[in-house]
Amino acid sequence: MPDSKETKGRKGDHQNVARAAQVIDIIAASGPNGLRMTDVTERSGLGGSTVHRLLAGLIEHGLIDQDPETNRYLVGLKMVSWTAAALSRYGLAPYADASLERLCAATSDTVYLSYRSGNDAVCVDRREGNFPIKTLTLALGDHRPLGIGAGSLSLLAFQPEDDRRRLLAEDAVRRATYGFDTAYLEEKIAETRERGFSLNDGKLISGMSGLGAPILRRDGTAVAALSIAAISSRLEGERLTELSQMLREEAQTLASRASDVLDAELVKRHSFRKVQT
Amino acid sequence: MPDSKETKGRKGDHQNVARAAQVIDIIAASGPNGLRMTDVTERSGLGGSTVHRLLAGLIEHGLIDQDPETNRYLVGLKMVSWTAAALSRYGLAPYADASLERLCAATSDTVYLSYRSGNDAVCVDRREGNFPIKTLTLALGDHRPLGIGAGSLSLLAFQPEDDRRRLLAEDAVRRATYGFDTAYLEEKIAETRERGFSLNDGKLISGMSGLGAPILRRDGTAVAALSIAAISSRLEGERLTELSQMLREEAQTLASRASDVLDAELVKRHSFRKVQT
DNA sequence: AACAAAACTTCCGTTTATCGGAAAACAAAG
DNA sequence: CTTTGTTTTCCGATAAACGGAAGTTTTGTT
Repeated sequence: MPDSKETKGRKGDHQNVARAAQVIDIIAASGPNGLRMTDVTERSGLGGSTVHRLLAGLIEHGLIDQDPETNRYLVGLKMVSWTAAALSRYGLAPYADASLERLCAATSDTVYLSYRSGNDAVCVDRREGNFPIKTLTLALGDHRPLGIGAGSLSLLAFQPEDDRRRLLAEDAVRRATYGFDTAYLEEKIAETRERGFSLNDGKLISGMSGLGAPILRRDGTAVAALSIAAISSRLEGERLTELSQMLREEAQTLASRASDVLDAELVKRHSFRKVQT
Repeated sequence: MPDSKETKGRKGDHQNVARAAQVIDIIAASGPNGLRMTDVTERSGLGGSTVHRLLAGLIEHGLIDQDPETNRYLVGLKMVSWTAAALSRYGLAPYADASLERLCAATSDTVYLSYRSGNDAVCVDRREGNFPIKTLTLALGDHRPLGIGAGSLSLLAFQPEDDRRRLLAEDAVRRATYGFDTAYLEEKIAETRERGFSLNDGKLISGMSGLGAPILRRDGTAVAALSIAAISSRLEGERLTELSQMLREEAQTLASRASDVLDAELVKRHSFRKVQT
């Protein structure tokens, strides 16, 4: 039998988690009606009995569900509670909702909350304003390389310098697919650091602009970002000034509300002198 | 999970997924600052090197993240995109947001969206109104036995009869911990089916009431529910009539918008016998 | 700043859970 | 009722996970 060498990155590394994740990814990538076992089998390239055993295990632990009507497999709702745990990091969760709501109401545009995860910014929440032209560039769970998009850029700009340098070097190729070269990005980073917020004016999607502000820890690193997206004509002149101001304030409010958790990790590091109030 | 026997030496028992899920559960159950490897080791009862290998695999595939500052483990943000996929089931996702928003704005109380998952109702979204007394009984990902709580009750009431009977028998013990005996619940189910919406008046948490309406497929089974929670004095008399009406309409609107997907699975089944309202 | 203790990572022989082919059970179409 | 396709079970061979112990790094304390 021919060896399927496509998924063979390294040898002997954690086949179990790899396969489970692969199967879930396959199911997640399918539409809202789920997949039959055969579909999973052929898309994964795994043996029939392996897939069967794997699916049984995944179901038993709630990672995937099986529709009782059709016997098709769907991503399990246990992911929802795990996601709730994932979002509770930094302690932002209890306050983020209110911040997004306020910004959304005040601007009528679409507002986003993103977290940094590795080399990416991930969209973890979104609120649509009621301005008739919607700019839904990011969906829940979407991720982009750091630096691409307003929120993502404000995250990158406020990483520690060595980290920033490493990221700039590492991800050049991925960023290129979005039409961002490193020199341009460096310029934008400097601008963002100086102003305290990021502005992305139509470079990514023409006609659409974005505004982003970082959620900072006390040591100045960003762990998350708030951002606003709108058609470019709504992010110019006086309105731009006004909104960027509002956005920055909201980001600071959010950061200070969560500051206990935000800094809890840092406090115990002796490299950090704590400024108690 | 129903596995009570934890000792090693069990045969052929999907150990891989079991352990991965166990580790993620442990991390999810910890606070916003995550856990060190040792914490995971002692809480899981697994060997040190096993946990190490497992964590490495989980990280590689994004199921958990490691805070670069503290090296502590957190639930990974990949869960967010998997959750997005989980919520896309039934095709409700694109419209649910707007429905919740409308209800929330109109009532000023807290509104919830729940899905059925196995024998439980799971809270998958929530919107807080601006009435000063908040009733946040359910958080994202929380689950309750079917029948407990307004949304959950409306889900149960609109399951196929055989299923309902089975659920009533199976979960009696779990429901008892909430103070619901089966006879009472049967009465409430009948009431709910008759009215088309469920009312939970202070039985679960005294002083708090809830109102729930099912999202129905064309065959009459509920796959999800919208619900409103408020202090009891806000769900009485004329306002109760008004809100229940609004809630039912919104649930119907939502169902009809998603109907293509909602019924896609059923269409291909020739066993489409019960077309009732 | 130096030391001790705790935590993390790697190594490697042993064990055992996983693999996948084949065939039985099951379901869907013709 | 037959045919075709899908799901489930079985089983021996083997690759992958296990875990004790040794080595390395981090963390907390004097």
